[in-house]
Amino acid sequence: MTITTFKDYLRNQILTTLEELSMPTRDVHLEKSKIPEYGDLSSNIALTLAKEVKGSPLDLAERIKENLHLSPDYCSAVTISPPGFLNFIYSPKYIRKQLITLLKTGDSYGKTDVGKGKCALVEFVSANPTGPLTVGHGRQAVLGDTVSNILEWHDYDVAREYYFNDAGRQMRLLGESVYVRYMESLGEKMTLPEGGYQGNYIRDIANHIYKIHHDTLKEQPDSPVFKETAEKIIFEDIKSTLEKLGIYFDGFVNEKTFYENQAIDQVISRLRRKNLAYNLDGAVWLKTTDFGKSQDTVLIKRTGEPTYRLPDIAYHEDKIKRGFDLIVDIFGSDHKDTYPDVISALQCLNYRTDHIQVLIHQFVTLKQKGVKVSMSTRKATFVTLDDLIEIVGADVVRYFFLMRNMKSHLNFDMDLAMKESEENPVYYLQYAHARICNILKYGKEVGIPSDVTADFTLLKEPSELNLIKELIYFPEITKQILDSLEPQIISNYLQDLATLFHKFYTECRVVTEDISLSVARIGLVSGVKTVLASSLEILGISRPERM
RNA sequence: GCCCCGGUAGCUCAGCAGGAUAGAGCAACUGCCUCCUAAGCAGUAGGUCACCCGUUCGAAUCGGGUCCGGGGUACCA
Repeated sequence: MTITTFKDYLRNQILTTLEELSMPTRDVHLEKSKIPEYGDLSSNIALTLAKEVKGSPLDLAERIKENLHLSPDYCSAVTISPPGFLNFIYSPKYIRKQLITLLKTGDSYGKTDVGKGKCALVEFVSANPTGPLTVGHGRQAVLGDTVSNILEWHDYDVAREYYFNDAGRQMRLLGESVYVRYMESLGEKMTLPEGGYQGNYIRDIANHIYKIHHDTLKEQPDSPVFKETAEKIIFEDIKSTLEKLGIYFDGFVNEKTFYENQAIDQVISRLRRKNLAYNLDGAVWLKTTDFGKSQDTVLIKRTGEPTYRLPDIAYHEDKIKRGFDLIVDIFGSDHKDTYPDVISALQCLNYRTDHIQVLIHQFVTLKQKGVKVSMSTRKATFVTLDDLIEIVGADVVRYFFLMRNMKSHLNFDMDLAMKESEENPVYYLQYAHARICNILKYGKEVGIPSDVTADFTLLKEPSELNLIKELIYFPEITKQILDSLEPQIISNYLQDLATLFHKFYTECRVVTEDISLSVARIGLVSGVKTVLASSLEILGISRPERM
């Protein structure tokens, strides 16, 4: 019985008791008790019922307790604490059984088969190839990859997808900027176009082109070579950066596809038939006012060029048609206002959209020397993700982004990041893992067997029991991250688990003269290692055996 | 103007399906390595949980308002 089913069991028992007492029933809320005096799990049910039943919460709690029949195999005691909480204490037998389950299940502990036979698509990063990835993109990259990991953990077949557009104004500007730098390397003085790309990488690309074509493109500012070479080089650069973070995509989808296969035209004509698209002032509009917006939005500009919204609809239609059971989109907060239009449009085209989940994350604001810098790829006022990885390492980058709630703004202070790389919270977690590896190695050397049938009743110290209780909670955590797709839940859990381990380590020596105790503790410690490793794996952080 | 996020220790942030003494890391200070790794542990100090009002037995958490920061509201993505 995992912790989750244990809670369900408690809930049901309480509900049954309430019925027996002819009391009103309601959702029973159970939470991990904050301090040991309050047991292991607590419920406020008596407090919430007090008003309706018109009794004192303490009396109510007492009555519930008296009539509650819990199996001593699971729950050894129920206590009441003011102002009326019911506290439940795990039976030692239950705790031991869970530890044994963990040791027997190993790497699969905390996994479910919720996603068995189902496939999911996760779209993220999706930056156009106009420049290197910035620290800002890093947040989304790490988030998307970790969300994918979470789904995979629960047995989903996950496809990571990157959507991009190599047509359009920005890419045209990119090509023009490269041409200017190319001419400069030929000794010609030129100025960048309005809003052109100022980064040094443009010069590198220009030099690269020069090495191949020399001055033969001098008179050909419109040559596709500039844009195409830039795109190719930049994409390679982006991929290599992502690779450093352990992120690999299963597919890259080009927006162009939906122009070429006429998906866009079909979307337009179908929207027209539904009276949701119309012509005005030479543009084609989407009737977003029908979806509750204060004004309609343009789908095709007067120039004949679609806005990004139209191919977005076609792209999502394509995603749906590919038959995924779950579609996750990860967007920055700048998309907050646009994706509902896409969803609404799809619904109007008679698609089911309840399997589309959109995760919006807030931006990273960058601080350098205490001053806020607005990040712009065009103006080259950004710190590249690559530089950041170089400075602090991939593990730190990943953890830095994952320990925060995606809804929170993130103030990224470069100076602090560098300083913290010396003494970083991520090492705290990894160190716990490395310490255990070393203990297990040592235990093996002195001949302590690793045995699931060890006598775990010997584990009685508070630091031991607290550690096991935290391990018991792991399946609940993996359930929570699946429901919420919020990686920081697991970061917080890891932090707590590592703390309890380090405490245990200082208080209890694992390998001693006492063989039986040593075997039991080796078991405990390897259970901790399994859960640490699983958690780190989900976060995509390495699990060093030595540090 | 309107919409969406956020405002918690000096700094970066957890906690927020209402709960019992508000946490961590960094920074500061004090202890602890003849013993499986001190990237650790124990402790001190640091808070009107932006502000006001409300709901409640109980509010950092829920509702309303104010202020500050970010994003959106574009025929930019």
